[in-house]
Amino acid sequence: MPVRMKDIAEDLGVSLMTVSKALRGHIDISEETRNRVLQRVRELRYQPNWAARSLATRRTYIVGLVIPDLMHSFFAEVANGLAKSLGPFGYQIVIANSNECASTERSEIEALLARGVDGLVVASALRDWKRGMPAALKTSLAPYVLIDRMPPRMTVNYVGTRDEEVGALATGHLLEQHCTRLAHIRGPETPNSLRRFHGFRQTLENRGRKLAPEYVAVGGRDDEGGYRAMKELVSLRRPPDGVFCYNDPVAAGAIKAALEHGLRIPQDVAIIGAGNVHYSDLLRIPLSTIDQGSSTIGETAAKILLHCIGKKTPPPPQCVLIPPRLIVRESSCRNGG
Amino acid sequence: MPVRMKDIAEDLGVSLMTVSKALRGHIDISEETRNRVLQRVRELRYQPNWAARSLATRRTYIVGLVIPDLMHSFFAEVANGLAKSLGPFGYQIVIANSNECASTERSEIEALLARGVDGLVVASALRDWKRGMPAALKTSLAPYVLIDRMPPRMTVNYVGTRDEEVGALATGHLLEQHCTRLAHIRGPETPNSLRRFHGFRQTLENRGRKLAPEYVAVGGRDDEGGYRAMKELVSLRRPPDGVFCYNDPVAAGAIKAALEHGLRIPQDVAIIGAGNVHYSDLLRIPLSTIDQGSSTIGETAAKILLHCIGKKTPPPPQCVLIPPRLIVRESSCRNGG
DNA sequence: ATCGCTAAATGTAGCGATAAAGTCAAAACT
DNA sequence: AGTTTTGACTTTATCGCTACATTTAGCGAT
Repeated sequence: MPVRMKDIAEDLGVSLMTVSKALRGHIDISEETRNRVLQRVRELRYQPNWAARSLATRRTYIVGLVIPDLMHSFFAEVANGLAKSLGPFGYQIVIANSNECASTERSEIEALLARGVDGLVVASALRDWKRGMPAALKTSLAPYVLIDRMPPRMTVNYVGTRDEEVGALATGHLLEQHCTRLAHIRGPETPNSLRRFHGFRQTLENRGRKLAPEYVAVGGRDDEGGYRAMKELVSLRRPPDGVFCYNDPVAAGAIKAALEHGLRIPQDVAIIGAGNVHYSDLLRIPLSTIDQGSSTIGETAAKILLHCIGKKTPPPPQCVLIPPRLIVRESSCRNGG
Repeated sequence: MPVRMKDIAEDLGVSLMTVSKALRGHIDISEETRNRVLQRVRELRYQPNWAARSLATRRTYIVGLVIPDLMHSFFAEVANGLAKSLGPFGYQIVIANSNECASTERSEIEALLARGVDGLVVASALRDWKRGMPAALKTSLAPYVLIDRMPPRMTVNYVGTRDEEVGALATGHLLEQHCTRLAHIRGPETPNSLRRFHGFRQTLENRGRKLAPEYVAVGGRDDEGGYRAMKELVSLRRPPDGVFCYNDPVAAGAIKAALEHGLRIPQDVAIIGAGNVHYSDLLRIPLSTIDQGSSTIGETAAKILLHCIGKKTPPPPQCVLIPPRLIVRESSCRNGG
């Protein structure tokens, strides 16, 4: 039903190949013929059939994005950055949600590969990517970039955040706010989380502070975990007066717990998160945070993919770490500074 | 490089068609042969080539979702609902972001159609869908479902919320909280927004209250608009003691403004939003809201699409309105009741 | 006239599947 | 016995496009 190249060719009395080449900017078509073709293409609103083109070229101009949670605004921002950078090159993006589940992730990746995506961007829910990664990904030639979740010392394309620096930045800031009893609410058992923790510990050490073990609580990824962890912290004999939380949802939960306990923020306890989710300044207390440059992560992943796609031999893996930025809001801003 | 049907066929000494049919459950293949095929398919991890299949069948098993803003958790939830319902049928979803811009929306839709999507779900940024809708959509046979943004009295597939009821529910709730001076912060000039406003007005009228015109402020879609609108309201000689906001972001902005003005929420002014965005209870004051059933919207759109796809003659357009639900949190909960 | 060369177009084979029609033996009727 | 039916495959013809090879025409140099 829709217009085909053949129609245009017959219409113009030229061969199908002439149309094909004219459309794709080949040089061996005269200016005049090309214009006639383009003219008619516009008139008839011709659109190339992607299935056919893909079949012939083995390129789909589709990139897959696999994330653990669309609802988390961090990933939505990454998706935006990716789409914005890839769009101008004619790529479209298929988003697949793994729901933080390894086997769903695997099957989503397999489905995407079966679609013939030209590349993949994956925020993996796997503990150990090297061992758990879908075999199909090894077989396939499709390049992929891991994001956010740091694979332990591996040679793959990776874009993430300098997590030690996230911890260091947050901790340094809390110290400057004259906090004396610094606590940390840890994330899950992932490299990223450990690195943030490490940055926290290291910074304390560098400044000659020592860290009491009861000042480290386990919060996980979300606000509920943060809430529970903070409940523990505030019930200590000497509760902390500054808390660095693994991420913003955890921090939001922590704030809730602190307020319930009758503490004032930031006077009694300063709180800082990480991630700069877009609603951070709508929270009960506008949340100080460390920005991870989510959309930069998407853009960088796009850049790496574009660089890999179509190369016969894959370029050496790149590992890009985006420098984090401190964003000071009310939740950590004590006595004017 | 990847395994093809032909490989499996030669491997087994049968014809390619036998493999094709065996895989797709045709009846004229013996149980024994089918099993041999399936066995080998599994061993070789064969995956059908979608480009080829699509070319032959004119079905892509891709559905396009066009939304104005991925960052808005309402749309992320819709996307989840859609993906969850469509996944089991083998569909994948391409998400396109129109950034609330009519011409971007048009070109995204055209690109999606050129891809040969089997169907579309669109939350349109257009004022007037009937006049502004991409011509390509009329030409194409691809069924589509509009969501969220109500097209003014039209015969297309549409899934949305009973907006009058959103307004009525919120307003009724505020009245029950013994608010006496009710205000509304309006959304943009869209049918949805007008309907919510209408529900608000109607409910007041039904209860014999009259509405002072200065109690209606224009807030738009986001927290900044809500902030500005609330600034106006609180500076009135007799500021309102109950405010129904077009949506949750607007309400969040309104809360900020109210707090800055030294008002207590909900004691001095009760606030309720709409949309139940997932961070609603992390806000400064956990926000009462009207849930629009975002993921139900996605699921319903999926159902309608599935019903249309593949039909030679399009079924009559369906219009489904999801009933909203009141969710009471702290921001509107006065004197215990 | 012949040759080589370039510019501009055309032809031929697929790409990997499916739809639809064709084959052919064995089973089932009349 | 003769004809039809059925079950289980196989063959052929696309689907709409591109890669690669080939042709054709026009030109100047020999």
